[in-house]
Amino acid sequence: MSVDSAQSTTRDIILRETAALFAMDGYAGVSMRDIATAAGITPAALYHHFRDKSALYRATMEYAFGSKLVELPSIIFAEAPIEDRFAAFVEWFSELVATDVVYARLLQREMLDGDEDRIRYLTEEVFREPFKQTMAMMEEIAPGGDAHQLTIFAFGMIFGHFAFTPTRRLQHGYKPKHDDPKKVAKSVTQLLLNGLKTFSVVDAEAQ
Amino acid sequence: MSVDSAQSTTRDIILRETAALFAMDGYAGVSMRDIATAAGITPAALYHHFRDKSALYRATMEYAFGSKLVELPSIIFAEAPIEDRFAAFVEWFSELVATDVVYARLLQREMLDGDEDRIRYLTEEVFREPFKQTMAMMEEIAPGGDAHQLTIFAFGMIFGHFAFTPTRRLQHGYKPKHDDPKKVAKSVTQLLLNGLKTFSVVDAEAQ
DNA sequence: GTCTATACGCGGATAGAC
DNA sequence: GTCTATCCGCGTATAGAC
Repeated sequence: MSVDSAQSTTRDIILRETAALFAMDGYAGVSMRDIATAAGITPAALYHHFRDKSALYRATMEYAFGSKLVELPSIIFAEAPIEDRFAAFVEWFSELVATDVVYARLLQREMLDGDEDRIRYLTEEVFREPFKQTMAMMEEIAPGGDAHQLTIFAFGMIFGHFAFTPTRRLQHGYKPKHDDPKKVAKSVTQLLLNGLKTFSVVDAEAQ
Repeated sequence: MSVDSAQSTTRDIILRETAALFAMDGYAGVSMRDIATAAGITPAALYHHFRDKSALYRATMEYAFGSKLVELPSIIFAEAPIEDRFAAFVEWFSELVATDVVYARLLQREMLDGDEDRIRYLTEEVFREPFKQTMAMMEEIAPGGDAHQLTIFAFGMIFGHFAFTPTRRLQHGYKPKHDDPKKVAKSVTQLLLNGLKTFSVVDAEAQ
């Protein structure tokens, strides 16, 4: 079960290359021939390791998303003031999305193209616990607020910022520091923390 | 130059169908045969209207993105308190992203797959003015703050919320109201407005 | 402006040798 | 476990008739 990304069995090489290819060009944009070439084997050999293209895709998702989020609980449940833990959470996710381009792109693609099965896998096997943990932190910051929605807002704002990167960079007022995850995280933290403080029970009743 | 979407020349039918298809399955996931079938003609006839597939794609982008954002200035520069104008802005964009699935998905896809030319087109021809207008509003709310970044945060948060829709719906704490753009807009407005109030010049110096 | 017919390479996938 | 050889349908695109 342990996925050691430093391994180099043929299967691991295939999955590593495939993750990068699917992230760049999407499922329909990558052929089995492309994958075989990248992995240094022939297309026929691919079928020894995976039943067909869709099975390979599925395996690639599990490879790419598996155990990326293990550090989160230690950040969220650290012994520190809630403000510091929130700041660390925002920085951690900003860093992840900005640095691991393959991860970020595959996530975006799954939100667009994932069928029911794959979305359920992502939701239940990958995001279930991290989401719960983040919700708990949100409940601490804004007691009685809509923790689910606030969690989505936090992840969504960071994700959205980096999703807009291509057009952002050509837009008026752009500065290189907008690409620095640490600096972006600082702004996001300030904005959300200030906003969240006045957010608790009030809206639960208003809506 | 006027794009009346109620028109029904063959060209318009093609573009309308193509926008929906590309939004659902992406460039590589849609064939000229698919498009021809959807438009009720043969593949050969497509080539009478468009040089090749990539020209058709480009035309589809211009068709789908053109003049969708014309209402924005009247919202942003209305005669009303800044808080109300901001609320109206958030509601407008939430409504757009939640309602016009084709628009939202094509935007996401362009951020992933757009080449330099298409990103430049989107940035300069479609988003340039709306972005400027929104920046002006942000400057009013948080004078001396980083208006570019705050603009991205606002758009990004709303965009991110709806981009996460597939997984959001299966996550603990989900309620149907999270899909209602008006209600989501209310929460976003409250969160951002409270956060932005304490945001102005301070961070311009801190960073 | 749309059709039928067709070219031809690329797509996923398999058989069977080594 | 990987190869060569091959199948065949689908991909984009064009020629030329109506």
